Amino acid sequence: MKEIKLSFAEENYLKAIYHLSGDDEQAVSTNAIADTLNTKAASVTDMIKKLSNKGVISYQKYRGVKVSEMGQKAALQVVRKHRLWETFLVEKLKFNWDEVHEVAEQLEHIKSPLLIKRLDEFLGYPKYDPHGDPIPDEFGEFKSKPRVALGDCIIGHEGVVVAVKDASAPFLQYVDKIGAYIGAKIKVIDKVEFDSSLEILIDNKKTVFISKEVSENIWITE
Amino acid sequence: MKEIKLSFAEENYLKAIYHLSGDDEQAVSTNAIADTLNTKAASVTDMIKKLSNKGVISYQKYRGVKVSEMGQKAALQVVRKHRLWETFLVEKLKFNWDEVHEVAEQLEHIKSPLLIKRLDEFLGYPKYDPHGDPIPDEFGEFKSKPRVALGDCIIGHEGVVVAVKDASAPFLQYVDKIGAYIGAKIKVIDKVEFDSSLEILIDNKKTVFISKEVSENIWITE
DNA sequence: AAAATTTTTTAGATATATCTAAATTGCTAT
DNA sequence: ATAGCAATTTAGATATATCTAAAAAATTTT
Ligand SMILES: [Mn+2]
Ligand SMILES: [Mn+2]
Ligand SMILES: [Mn+2]
Ligand SMILES: [Mn+2]
Repeated sequence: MKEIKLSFAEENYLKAIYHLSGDDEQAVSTNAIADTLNTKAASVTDMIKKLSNKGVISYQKYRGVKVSEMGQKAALQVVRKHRLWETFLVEKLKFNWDEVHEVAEQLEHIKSPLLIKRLDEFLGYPKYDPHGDPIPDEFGEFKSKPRVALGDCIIGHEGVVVAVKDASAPFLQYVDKIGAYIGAKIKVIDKVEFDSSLEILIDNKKTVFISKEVSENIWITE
Repeated sequence: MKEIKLSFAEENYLKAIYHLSGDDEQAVSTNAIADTLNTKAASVTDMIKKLSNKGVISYQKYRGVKVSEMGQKAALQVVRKHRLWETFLVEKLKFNWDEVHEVAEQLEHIKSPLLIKRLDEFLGYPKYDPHGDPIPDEFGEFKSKPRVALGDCIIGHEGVVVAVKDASAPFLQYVDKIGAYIGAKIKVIDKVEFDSSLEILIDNKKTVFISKEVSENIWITE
């Protein structure tokens, strides 16, 4: 068993590829990676070759890449670190959930197994990060809560917000404003045929209209 | 006022130069820097030119370098981060004081003013790190406790350990073993003419003999 | 099935951070 | 004062990570 050592840039690419490949482990295209990481396709091709040589992805020219067994292990460790750090920032340092992503993007690359072990312990072995995303354990195991995007709910469906898909500051600030925090109770009141926007009731108090796009980025219990 | 952006490597060099220049702000030689950072003199010359162009050091060929006003500010911010993180690791994550240096060496480069502000707050604005070194505040201000190296004490001198000079794991483990932790009470019993080793009494309990080298790396109150 | 378009790769640069070996400068001891 | 040695710099490589522009392959449209 050879250990894989990855640079910051390599970890970022691998994580992006892992996220893009999704549950069905689709092959990921060069352009998709470039878009995610705000780099150019040519840079992606270069990096893809390096990652392929290290065995963390499989690559066929012009056919996109897939994450290998080993690559998934490595990607999940980066994801684990990212989410543990986000949890630390919110729980211990009182960051708002829209302020943590950029910093975690840096912290996730710190190399120290002991640090992560102790951080996990310090946080009480959290299972979900501030955005509702599951935190993989040291073996890469995790489970998501059963959930459905608001946009896919039928009228009358009622549930509790369990996660947000987009973790960008502008989106989270909007979610804050309407009060649809993780844990908020939501009922789908009406769906507008014209633009698929939704009318929802939040915490039995407030009725708001949300766009289709917003509705696709908030997950609630089934 | 132009803000200075430094890479990891640049921060490491600047910090090393700052430490090497000492209180008297001596010019620092190329070889001294290379030794400290385990690099080669040629690499140091290259980096020196970059740091000089950025205005954080002043450089005269063949004459060594001095840290500028701006450079000192920048160096102290890196030192501040290093020592705050070390404090965090010991106080919150239960690291031993001999386990923190390497990790802090990485964490000190994370760029986020908010993170450091909140970390400082979370730790209760500590004034000293686990090795007894003073933690600069956000303006770079700090004060060391009045102190004297054990090796410079006269026979009969009594004081409390306030800091250790060497922060390497082997040295700290030795200090642990003899029980000369920060805060331990120490009395100089005798000094051996032959090799300048010392006989000391620790916490009124235990008498141990320490080498000259060790005695130069432990500071106690005057 | 060809043509047009899009996607991907290659070729050739640039920037950072290192290194070894050779040249140069500075210091010291005769 | 100068010869010799030590310290430093320069020259020329290597490795990583990025880019633009051009070429090649795949896909889509006609
Ligand atoms: Mn990252
Ligand atoms: Mn998250
Ligand atoms: Mn460092
Ligand atoms: Mn320290």
